Amino acid sequence: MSDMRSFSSHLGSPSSRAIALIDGNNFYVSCERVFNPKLEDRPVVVLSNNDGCAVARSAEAKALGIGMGQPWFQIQEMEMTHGLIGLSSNYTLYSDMSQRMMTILGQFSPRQEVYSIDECFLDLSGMDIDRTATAQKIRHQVRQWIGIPTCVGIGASKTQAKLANHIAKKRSEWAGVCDLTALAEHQIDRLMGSIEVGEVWGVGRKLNEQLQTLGIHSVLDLKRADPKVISRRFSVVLERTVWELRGVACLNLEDITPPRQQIISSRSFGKPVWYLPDLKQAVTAYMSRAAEKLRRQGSVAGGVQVFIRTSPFSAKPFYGNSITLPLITATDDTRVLVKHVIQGLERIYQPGHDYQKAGVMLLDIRPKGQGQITDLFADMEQGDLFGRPSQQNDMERIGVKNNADQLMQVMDAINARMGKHTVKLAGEGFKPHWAMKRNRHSPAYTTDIHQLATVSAC
DNA sequence: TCTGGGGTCCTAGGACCC
DNA sequence: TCTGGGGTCCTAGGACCC
Repeated sequence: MSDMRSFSSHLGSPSSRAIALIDGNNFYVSCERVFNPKLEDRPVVVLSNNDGCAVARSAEAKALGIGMGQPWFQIQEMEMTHGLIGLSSNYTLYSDMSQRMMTILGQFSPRQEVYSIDECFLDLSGMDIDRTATAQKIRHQVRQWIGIPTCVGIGASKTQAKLANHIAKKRSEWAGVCDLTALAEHQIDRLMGSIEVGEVWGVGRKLNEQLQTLGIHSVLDLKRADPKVISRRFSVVLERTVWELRGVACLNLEDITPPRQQIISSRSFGKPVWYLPDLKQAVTAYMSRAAEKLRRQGSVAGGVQVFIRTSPFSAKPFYGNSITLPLITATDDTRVLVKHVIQGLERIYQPGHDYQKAGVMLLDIRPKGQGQITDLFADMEQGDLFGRPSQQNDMERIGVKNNADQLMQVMDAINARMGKHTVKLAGEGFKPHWAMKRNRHSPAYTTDIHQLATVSAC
């Protein structure tokens, strides 16, 4: 397993590969700035749900010492003292901007892996181009067409590309592009020697600590470590990282997104919830969202999980619990999924706690209509809204095969066309008092005709 | 008062089997 | 006193990522 050929033999010679990683700088902040130029040159943070903590920071905000994930209440005073601006996150806007950015980037290579909302890999192998110049062209085009600043890192492997991107971002002398494939080995080594090992993709806090005790401090130290030793002491994952740093590509570019293996929907509440019916509403709403995602990828779930917990920061005793429920028949029917998580909720709910968060999870996900087992009681299971067995459904009496599928399709279609939550289960409730806090929200500039960006005269 | 959400992969350990 | 060995499957939990 630790023989490098087992990782790379099918990938061609290392030197021929060139992978680019492009990512948007301070992506969420940059998206906001596109539509609100007044945010330019000012310290700006975008906050997590419930306006909890900073998940994106402008360069100016970073310069103020604001950390990633820092709670808003700790930095809010900088609004007055330093002109800090805190914005609620606007994911509808960011994902729309993301799609536009990915479309532009995808035109630079036939092989693209969209890795996250703000970054993607492009395979530039074998292309007869000046890679550094191409990277600058990419940056220019994204900036000009949608207004987002980016950086580009290029390397012989994904891990190298990530590292190169880090260099491009942190060191201004590279002008936003760092192409390791244009450098000689000793130049690469010198760069790697100047970067802490904790910056490597795949080395988190824990691994960093353990590597330090082994005397591995810089990226170069890790690159030069014995892969066999690394594999034995840590894992094959970190061993792959060593090979990747050496320019031996072990990780493939995954240009087709595999369907999700699990789907989570969870939220912290705007204020504590202790009343079971409120929790039921929340769980119903979360499951509706999860089930929509499930259907969108054409899958069914064979199990569900529900969890609730109190705040870990509260002085009161902590209570958290979860329960996993297998389904007799895998399904994508929101009503069936909701029924199960509600039953689970009733089993783990304990009165007397201030709940701060709840969530649901879809498990054992598989393609719909493939090897699906139906059981003796499936008809009962898939019954209509009132729990009547489906033999009695009106739709079936007039010859429509599957009532549930039709209903879900219609719901999804209406919500896609008329806007989210146009049709929903009554169990989700209306205007729940525990809903998220989003007091600093920007408009849906690009996705709602009523909130189009307008040019103001001032 | 106020601390995010959604994923993946790997490993260890238990259950079970022969 | 002395109590096999190895394989598979599953799950929980840890570590990582953005």
